[in-house]
Amino acid sequence: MTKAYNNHDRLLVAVDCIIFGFDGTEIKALLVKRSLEPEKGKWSLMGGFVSAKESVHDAATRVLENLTGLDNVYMEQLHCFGDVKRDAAGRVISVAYFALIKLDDYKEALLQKHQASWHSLHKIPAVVFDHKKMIALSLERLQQKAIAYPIGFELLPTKFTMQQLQALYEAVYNNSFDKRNFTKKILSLNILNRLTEKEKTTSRKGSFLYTFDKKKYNLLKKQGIKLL
Amino acid sequence: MTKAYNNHDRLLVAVDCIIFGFDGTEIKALLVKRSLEPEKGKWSLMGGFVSAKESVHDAATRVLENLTGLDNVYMEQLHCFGDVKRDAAGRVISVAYFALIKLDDYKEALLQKHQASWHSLHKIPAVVFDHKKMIALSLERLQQKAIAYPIGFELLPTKFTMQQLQALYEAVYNNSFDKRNFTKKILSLNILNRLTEKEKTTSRKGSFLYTFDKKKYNLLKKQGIKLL
DNA sequence: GCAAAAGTGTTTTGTCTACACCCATGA
DNA sequence: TCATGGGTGTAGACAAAACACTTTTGC
Repeated sequence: MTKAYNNHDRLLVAVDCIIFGFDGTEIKALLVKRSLEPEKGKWSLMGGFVSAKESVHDAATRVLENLTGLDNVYMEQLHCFGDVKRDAAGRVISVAYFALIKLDDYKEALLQKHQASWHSLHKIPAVVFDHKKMIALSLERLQQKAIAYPIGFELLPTKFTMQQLQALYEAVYNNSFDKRNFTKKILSLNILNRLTEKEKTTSRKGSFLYTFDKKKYNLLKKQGIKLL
Repeated sequence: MTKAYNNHDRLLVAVDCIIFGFDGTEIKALLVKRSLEPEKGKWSLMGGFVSAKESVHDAATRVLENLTGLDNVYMEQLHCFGDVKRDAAGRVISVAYFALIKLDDYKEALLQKHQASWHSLHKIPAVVFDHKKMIALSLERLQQKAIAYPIGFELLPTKFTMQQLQALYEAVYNNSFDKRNFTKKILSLNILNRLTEKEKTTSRKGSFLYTFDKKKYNLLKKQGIKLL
């Protein structure tokens, strides 16, 4: 490095991951028991420090993989939190990311290792530092996102019923929709494949299973949709 | 500070400001000639380092004020750019902000001091590092923002004509709209006060001047609108 | 045969789009 | 009086919202 910048302060830079999952009824966020002082043992987002040799995004990916064992997960940057006193133990700026994962995909052993557990968004416990703000902002972002881009693929199992998909959107918006209108709208997007297979555990009649058409889904992820 | 974090790397953290203005026809961005090595003398966004004693947001505000002499400007965080090699001279992460200002409000002397000038978005010169990405992303954000929130107040003079407002939206979307439909839509938002005063320089008949109703405008800024 | 969830269409309402003429004024 | 830009309304297309009954099948 040249000496050009030598007279400037260097700061600790962290990443924190807001990890959302959907259990069929509720949106949940993954919290861990903080493993460091200060505030050790309290509920916290999963985080870590950015090293000099990795990009901020890579750091977030690493942290997410450490906790869940998953790579190739949908993750986007949320916001950089840079208040001077946001971390009680010193000057740390944190770049928050939010990730969407299929709730059944995580590795149970890893979660236990980090004393992690899923918390309904309506019952988030007290969390350290400004993590509450991060969670609130990420929920807003998720809602905005879901208006303009499809999110089902990231949060639902590969095969799912129309009911599950609708329940997801109802959970995101904390609202309920008309079944017929919802089905019509979703099908008109042309991103679903209806399987001949049926899910028979929830009703006698059984409901069709769907999968996302990956190509069309990804196209809409780029182009945007107009849902709601 | 406790010693808890002592074994982690510390990084240089910068802010860069994308400053947009509207000249009645075009959206323009304010660029400066970079005053530091490396790349000294090349076009760049206005930036600066975050010191240990100020928040990231305060640093951005400071940088913006240094350049324009303005405080109380609309500014929001865009994105944190954290690639390892984004700055040729060393590891610097940068938090980009975008600001909207009334183009006539800046202090000419300050602009000269920083060798700053306004550049049409269609004719952005080569800029240092990843600033091109920052500008591109900020334009996307401006467009998204303008769909969901009113932006006229930040970019137009206090009193403005319907034509100016429409020209602003046409510039943002690089598109043209039907005059009647545009007027109807905007007026239906109920955020404008029509003055009895008329602007008479552009036509014989003269066109009504409007101001924003600050209260209603701010309400919509929170609640969101649906424009376009 | 009945309980429980699944699947499906139509009507109404509101919103978006396209489109053209008269008005006021200064020169 | 005429040239210039300013202001205004309506009809048709399209999308959104409201709304209820029939189907399947395991028990």
